[in-house]
Amino acid sequence: MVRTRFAPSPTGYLHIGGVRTALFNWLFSRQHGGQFILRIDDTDQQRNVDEALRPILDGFRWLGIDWDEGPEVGGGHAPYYQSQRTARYQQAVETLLDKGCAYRDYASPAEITAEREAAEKEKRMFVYSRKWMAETDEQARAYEAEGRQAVVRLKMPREGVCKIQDLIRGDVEFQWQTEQDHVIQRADGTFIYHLASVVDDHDFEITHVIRAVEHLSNTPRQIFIAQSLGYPLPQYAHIPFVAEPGGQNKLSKRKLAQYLKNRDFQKLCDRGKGIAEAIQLPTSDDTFNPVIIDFYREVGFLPEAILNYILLLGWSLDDKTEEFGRAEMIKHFSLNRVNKSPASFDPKKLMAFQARYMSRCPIKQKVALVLPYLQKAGYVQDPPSCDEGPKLTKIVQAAEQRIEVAGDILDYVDFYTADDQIRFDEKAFEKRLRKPADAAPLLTRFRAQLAEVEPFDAATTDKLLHDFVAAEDIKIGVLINALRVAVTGKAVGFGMFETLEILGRESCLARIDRALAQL
RNA sequence: GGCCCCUUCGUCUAGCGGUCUAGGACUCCGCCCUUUCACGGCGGCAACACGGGUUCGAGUCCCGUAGGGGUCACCA
Repeated sequence: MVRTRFAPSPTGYLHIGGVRTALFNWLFSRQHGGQFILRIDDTDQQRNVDEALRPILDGFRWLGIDWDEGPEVGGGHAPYYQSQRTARYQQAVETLLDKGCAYRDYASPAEITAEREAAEKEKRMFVYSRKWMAETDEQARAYEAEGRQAVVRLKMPREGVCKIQDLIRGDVEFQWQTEQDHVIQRADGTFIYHLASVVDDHDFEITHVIRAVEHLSNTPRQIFIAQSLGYPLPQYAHIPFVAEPGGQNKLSKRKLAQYLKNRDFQKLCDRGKGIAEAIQLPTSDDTFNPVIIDFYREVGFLPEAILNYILLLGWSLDDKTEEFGRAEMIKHFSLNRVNKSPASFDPKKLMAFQARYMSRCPIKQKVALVLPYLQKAGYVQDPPSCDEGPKLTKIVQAAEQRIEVAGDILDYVDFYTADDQIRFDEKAFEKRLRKPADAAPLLTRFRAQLAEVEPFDAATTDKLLHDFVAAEDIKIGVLINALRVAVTGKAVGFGMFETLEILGRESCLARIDRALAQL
């Protein structure tokens, strides 16, 4: 039975890189009919774990990454919070101590620092002298009598090599002598991540540890812990990290200001903020930016698109295929096709996936996606009135591929603005209405025909206008451009006749009259 | 700095010794479609980090060099 895990620390947000690590773990377990476990690494947490966990769990749920064991679903290996598993860690520390694989160390932080600095000065590798190591209770008592406090350190091997067989990197070797006697239990009795992680992976029967490559150099000490405890080793797979846009540094939430210098990232960010502001969502950099998964959910991305894009960040099937739904991902995923080098996050390509998925989204679903944005922005009531459905469907249909993320609907709210509130774009008004001498008379005459035509739908007004243009022997652009500005206030928009139909005769005439009056 | 990892178009990648005058995708640039803006269609620009080997033959194997990155906590 394959069992994988993702172990987030409750930080209050779900990072893109974390999503990818989780995705690979999830895919691998699903593919092998195994299980995916969520474990909460809160050894270091102070307060509000639940609150800080919320966005993470919500993010996974939104993406459709489900877990077989963990918070909110329980499981046979509970508890899944490290803060609740300290008794197990204490046991493990005792065992390590008994076996002589760890020791109580009474050095003060200052003393350790002094040793390290001395080593640096002499340009030699730092290895702790173990001068304050207490191997007997008697020694321990003596140090305690001096008022010293103990931490527990690993008594790491100082010769030989640690060979890691990594499913992605192949064999990697570390000299044991370059390893430190890492602390596993702090002076205050709390435990360090490495100890907890190894114990939990064993207790949870994790078979494959798939994690980001920054953990590769932590692996020797974890192997030492596991072996000292007599645990069988899991298989390791160290995947590359996700790099920042246009760079090769690790993508980090903290470097947002720097990413904003990247134009594509900036554009994505602005687009999101525009939508967020329209629906009165707070947009602090801490909770709302493209490094965090919530951003995408809130501005109306499709989870399938995000998943597909993230999957391809470091993994590919072949030279052609790049569309993968959940089922295809599960079917085709493999660790041996994961790349070794970091892949940088490209907002443009993400958008391309999103646009593609959105364009294939059935109209009904698109309407449902878009509706909450109109409601939150105050254009449509909640619940919507009964004539709202057909109107919105028409709008979404007329929008065609223009709505890439659900929140984009807010760019097309002219249909909801009162006729006397339409703001005419100055430049467009000048260019299409004021400047062409024949615009006004043509529009006036065409208005008269619009007032009469039956039925008032796209096909009919289309024919009406074309006949009119033929009869007047004019270029179609003159009239249609003037009409568009008169009716929407803007130079660009949906197809003209769909626009007319959605607005309805009354609004069209009122808006044309208002435009003509302002000439 | 020590240790470890990585290196094909701007970006994501295919390539596991000859099929590579290096393929696909995104972006970008043209053209077409067209009432605008998108969409769409067609076409184009663009890469094997460098130097040595091995081999009849190297993007592909080996060794160096350079560059980039990760990690060196009583963080996770």
